[in-house]
Amino acid sequence: MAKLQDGKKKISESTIRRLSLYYRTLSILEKENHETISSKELARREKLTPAQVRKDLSFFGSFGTRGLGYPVSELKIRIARILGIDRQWNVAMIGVGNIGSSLVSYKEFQKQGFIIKVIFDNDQRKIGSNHKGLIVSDIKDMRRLLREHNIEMVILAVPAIVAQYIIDEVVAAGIKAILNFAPINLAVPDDVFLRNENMAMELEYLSFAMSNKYFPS
Amino acid sequence: MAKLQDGKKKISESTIRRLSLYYRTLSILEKENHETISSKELARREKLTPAQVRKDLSFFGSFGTRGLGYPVSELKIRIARILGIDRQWNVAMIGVGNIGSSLVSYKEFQKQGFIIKVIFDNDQRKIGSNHKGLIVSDIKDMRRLLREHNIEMVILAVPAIVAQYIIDEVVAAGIKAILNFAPINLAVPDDVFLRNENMAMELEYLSFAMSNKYFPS
DNA sequence: TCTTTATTGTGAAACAATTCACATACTGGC
DNA sequence: GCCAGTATGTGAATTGTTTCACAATAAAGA
Repeated sequence: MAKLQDGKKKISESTIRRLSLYYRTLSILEKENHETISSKELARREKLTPAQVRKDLSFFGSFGTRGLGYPVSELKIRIARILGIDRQWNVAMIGVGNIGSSLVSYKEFQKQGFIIKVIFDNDQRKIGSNHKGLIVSDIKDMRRLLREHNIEMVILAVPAIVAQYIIDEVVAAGIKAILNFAPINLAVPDDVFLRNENMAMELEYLSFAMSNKYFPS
Repeated sequence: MAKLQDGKKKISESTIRRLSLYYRTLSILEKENHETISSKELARREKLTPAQVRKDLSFFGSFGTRGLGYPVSELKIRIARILGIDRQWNVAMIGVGNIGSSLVSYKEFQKQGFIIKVIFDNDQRKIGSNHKGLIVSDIKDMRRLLREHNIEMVILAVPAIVAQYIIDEVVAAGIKAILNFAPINLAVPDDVFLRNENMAMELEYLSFAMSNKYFPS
């Protein structure tokens, strides 16, 4: 009995992050030919509680069978639909330095349906070069090319110093979803979704945990 | 009036993540020669509330001056001490594929005191090659080299299929802090800190937000 | 020195997330 | 068809986090 089908109820960020985890595990279970999975077993794999798993899923509907568990393949499809990854997303990469060029080759993005269609840089030595079958375009042509390739998401992997300038251009081009790797707080309008990926932060968390003058969770 | 100096009170993960953000912003403020900063202004920059900032800091002590704010440089030092980044950490990189080799060149790690001292791979073609001044070592020598270089943290950037095998070796070598980039749930003993960096997850969050059949926060 | 202004530090209140606990209901064996 | 076993779905209870609101106090100017 779905609580609400599309009442625009607020779903917490943690729930969404866990759905991503469930999705990945369901993909593995599917490959291993599991037909069903219980909340108990799924929880064990993610180091969560069974109640947490059931509650997360119950926000979106009632996918399981009492006495049996959840059907693996179907649940995977349902979660994909919830996350919006039951389709392909055209993505542009901006910046072909260390991080940018490694992400262009990162298979995981493609596997989840995030297809990098164009890559940009402002360095004349890089423009025209080939990265995994894609030619680096001049960032000056960005606005036109984003439109021509129907880009809906942008990954920003440029130096912090130019990031605000470039994100302004990206926003001006009408992009509403941006994943930023530059270690800086960027300003965007309210209707643009911006997520920051901060890899040093995870090392800092480990550092804190190891130093444990204060007790980590 | 510090609530407790070292009573091993549990600090939430969110608080630690925000401390990382404060630290980065304080570094910028310091370069811009700001002497003090108020909770209000710091909150504005991080898109948080002033009360949140004050509460986060109050868990660790009383660093500000009423009527004036927090001293930028001193607060930065205090947060560094809390996070355990008031020192250098010797880090090993395992796996020199796309992600691994780009992270070896990633300056942000070094800036925060995470110094990559050794890099490993199992691919004979890569072993012996030079990455940013470091020679790729054979993963067979890992146990000895981790000890010789006094490594305390490991970054795992290997294919998912071998990740559990390798992390078992890393744990056996006595490492207690691991940052994993493989998209898989790894098992480690309770006394080992493991963090997962999952870049596809952030794109999935954006995808969810854009699809907004259910309303994001 | 006194007054005004600014801003911290922190209990208490409000809000949010997680876990509990159990009625409900499906499966499979006999 | 019935019973035993199992596991979901979900209100209620609990626990955790954020925000409020204000006393405390430092600074700066008169």
